[in-house]
Amino acid sequence: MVTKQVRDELPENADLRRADSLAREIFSDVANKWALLIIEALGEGTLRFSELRNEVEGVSHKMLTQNLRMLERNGLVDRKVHPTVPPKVEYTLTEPGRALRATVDLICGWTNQYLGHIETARDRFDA
Amino acid sequence: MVTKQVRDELPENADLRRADSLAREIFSDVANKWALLIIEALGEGTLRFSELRNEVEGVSHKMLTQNLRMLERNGLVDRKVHPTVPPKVEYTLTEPGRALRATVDLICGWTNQYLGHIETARDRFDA
DNA sequence: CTGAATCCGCGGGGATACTG
DNA sequence: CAGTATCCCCGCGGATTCAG
Repeated sequence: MVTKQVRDELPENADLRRADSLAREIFSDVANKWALLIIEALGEGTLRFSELRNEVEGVSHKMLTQNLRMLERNGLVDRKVHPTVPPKVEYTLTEPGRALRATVDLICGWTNQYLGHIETARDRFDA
Repeated sequence: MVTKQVRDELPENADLRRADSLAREIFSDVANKWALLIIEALGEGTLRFSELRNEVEGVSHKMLTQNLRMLERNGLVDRKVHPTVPPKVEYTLTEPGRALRATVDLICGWTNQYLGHIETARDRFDA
């Protein structure tokens, strides 16, 4: 991911720009609340759709499927359908997914670490 | 941050629930595209409003101010106003902000590392 | 230059119903 | 149970304007 766009206009860097725009796309996919919460919820284990729905507080049916599709498309989660009745679908993080989860864990850790800090900052600001 | 809500109804855990809901709030604030891109753009340095606007590709005037206010409120960025004319405002990451940035760096690293992986996963899925 | 405020369109996202 | 489709509304977010 490149944040500065100094060398944007050079045609010989077309492939670089392509990779960069792809990176931005992936970043936009991944840097959203529900995606990260789902990844965090999956953890090391395997969860069914309905279990995820319970685990990820406040997520709607629609948002859950939507984000699961997206994560599956990007190869971050593995979707395993058991051809039973009633159907049973299990979701598991792939290797890239687990790698990302490690960083999500860090964000969660960060959140807890600075909870108090942030709360007082808010109080100060709101005054 | 607690992902499971097993012990939600016990009244003696009111403070835990409060901290948890606060954590979720912070997580929702922080886990969004623009906030993370702004944090990443600020890096170790100091940038003016207009510089940030250039640095963070595609961000609108409104989104930038909005997210900067939010980050300032949570104590992640420091806002320094120079009483000159025309006005000059500089934004810098605070210590908590820099700590978070470290994890954002990891996400960026992750993105680049799995770029190819993800691209092929997409191709496979779209077929 | 920075930023608040207003207007407004479009799409995110909830609720619901229906298939397999 | 899991997933898709439809409806529909609210609010995100862009464009623009005005102020300091």
